[in-house]
Amino acid sequence: MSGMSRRRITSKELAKLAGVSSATISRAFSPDSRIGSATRDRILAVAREHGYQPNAIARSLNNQRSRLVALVVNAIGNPCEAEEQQLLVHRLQARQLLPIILCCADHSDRLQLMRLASTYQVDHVVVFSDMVSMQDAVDIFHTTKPIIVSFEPLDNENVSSIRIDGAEAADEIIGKIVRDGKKRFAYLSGTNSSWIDKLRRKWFADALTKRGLAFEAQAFGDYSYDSGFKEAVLLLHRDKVDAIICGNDVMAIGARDAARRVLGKNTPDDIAIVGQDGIAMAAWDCNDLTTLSLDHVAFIDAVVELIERHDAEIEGPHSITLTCTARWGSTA
Amino acid sequence: MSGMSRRRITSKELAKLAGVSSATISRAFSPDSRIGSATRDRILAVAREHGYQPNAIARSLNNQRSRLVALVVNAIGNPCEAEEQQLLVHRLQARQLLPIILCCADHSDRLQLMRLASTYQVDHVVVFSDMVSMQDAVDIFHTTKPIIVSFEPLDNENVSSIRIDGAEAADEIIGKIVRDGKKRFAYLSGTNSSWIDKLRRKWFADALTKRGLAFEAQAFGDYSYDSGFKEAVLLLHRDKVDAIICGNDVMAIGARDAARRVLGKNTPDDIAIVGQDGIAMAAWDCNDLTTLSLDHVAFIDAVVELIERHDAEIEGPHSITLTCTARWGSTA
DNA sequence: ATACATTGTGCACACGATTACACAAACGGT
DNA sequence: ACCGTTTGTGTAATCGTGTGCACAATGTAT
Repeated sequence: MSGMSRRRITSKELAKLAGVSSATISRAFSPDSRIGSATRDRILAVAREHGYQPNAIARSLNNQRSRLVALVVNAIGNPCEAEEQQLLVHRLQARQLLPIILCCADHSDRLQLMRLASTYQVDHVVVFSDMVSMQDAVDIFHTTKPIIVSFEPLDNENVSSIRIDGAEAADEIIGKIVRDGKKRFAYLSGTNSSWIDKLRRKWFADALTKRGLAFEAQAFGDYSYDSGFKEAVLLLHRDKVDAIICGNDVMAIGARDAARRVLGKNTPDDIAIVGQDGIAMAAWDCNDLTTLSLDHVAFIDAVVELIERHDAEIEGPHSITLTCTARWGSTA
Repeated sequence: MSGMSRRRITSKELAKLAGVSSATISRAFSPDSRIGSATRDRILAVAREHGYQPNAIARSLNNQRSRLVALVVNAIGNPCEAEEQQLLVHRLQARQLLPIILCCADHSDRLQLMRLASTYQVDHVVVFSDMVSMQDAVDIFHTTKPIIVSFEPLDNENVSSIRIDGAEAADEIIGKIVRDGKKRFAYLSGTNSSWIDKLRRKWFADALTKRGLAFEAQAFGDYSYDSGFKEAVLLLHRDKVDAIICGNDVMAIGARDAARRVLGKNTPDDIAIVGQDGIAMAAWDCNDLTTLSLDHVAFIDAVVELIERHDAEIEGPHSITLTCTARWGSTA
């Protein structure tokens, strides 16, 4: 019965059963290799009968290719990242690549976690998290020559990056808010100070400068709803701002709730709130967020393209630039 | 410089550099093995200098233990699952286990995906998805004798399961809604018909029966906000129900939005809406959902306990039962 | 001083596949 | 009939570690 858990059968054992050598077994499972079609069919039949599948660990050792991909992320629980992760996992699976998730926000020593993954000879590394520096990632993974895809550009032959440009869309959004009469702006960061956070803040800061304004206050959260809620209370109460630009959509929802619940202020009349990322949840009827949106499909397309270039052994690092767009809701 | 991508150094090469045999290198990295402490220190120093780390793929092949864990999930983008996934990934990482995510909702042939993962000799398999049958999972993974943890119990020596009991909490919730005067109930499933979906529906159906009532209508979504929204419109408009029990919290939020936006009906006065799972987002101020809640920490504690029992080679399948609680919000 | 237990290290094989090379058989062209 | 090419298969080495066994060196007890 299928309930019994027999030991996994090996290629050599199957060879004996099929009356061939183990080399022939291997060839039966390699699409284009010299083998008689009758032999192959017979082997595949016997293999199916005995539940044989080639051992991917042994194959990886020989091949020097594991078909594993390390995904370095902040968290999987946060919808602002999960949407992209989901798309990428989908695309990887379609290519028979298996993703290993490294969750930074959880792990006290992120470098140790990356070192662990690097011992598994991952073929590629995709860094979504802004909690690890690219230099650290390169130092740890450089030995396996994987591609490293991320926001933060780094001058290294193994690092390809995806640049995003939201300057124009940020300008558009700030323009609208200023026209609506808002005067005191705050920026609510998602991290203490990462490269991508600084970049995004600069888009909005430049748009303000252009209009003779500047951020009156700045706060730091952790990309979570709770931190958005908590910091927004402070910004609204202590700093009396009337517009908050948030580091992601989830914090923006938290800030909106804080304004409504704690201060009794509503968007967009009393206060303007802007998110970033443009996740599906931001468009839900109950949220209807104004947000600096990135096309997630295009983003993952770019990631996959970089991975494929690397697979095809096209030399050198590459960079792809994507532009954000303003997505209008009722919060600004 | 660290920018250069040298080939990864092997144990034999390091042995030559340190003037020992490769066996001694291996021993230097195995915590309790007979080796002179002076030798070990010297080797570790040379290893650090040359960036050597033992190859986990080769080690797995030799050990017959990969330290990989397959996580079979519906989706990672859906907050209703992501919260538990996040917790589990955290706990696995703390044990130096690496999770491989298999995303069912994405993949057309889920069985093929599981077969692929099984070739990587994963040590454990955790099935969260209700889109694959346990029997299929067992048939595919039985050769590696991993534990399979999931809701759906199965009489198999390799399958341990976590049973959840929400009957009492469902009764409590239905009681409240009936007292509030609601009369026409609908159940909005998350899948066409999975084991766990049927179980959950039964909790509520029993509570209704006890009060001389029954579900007037049933609809099927896909655990997403959009499907919750769409199906709720139908249920409210066509079937004139005034209470909807949803298969998860995200669909409940969608249903609540549909009621408010399309029908102009508000919770809890015009209509009662109940979610399931009890994710953090359900408690956000903008949602404030009444939901049949499962303690996620306790749930993952149970999963980890089952995994540890299996690691310790304690024989036979195990089962742990958890009870759900009612979490009250303003939607019912 | 002798017998014996302990410690540290090397040798060689195993883990399960892939693949360069060798070789026999079959085949086609002149 | 002969030579060259193609096809199919087996042999053996390889990928990088872990570990049982052997053996030398050191320590301990009588």
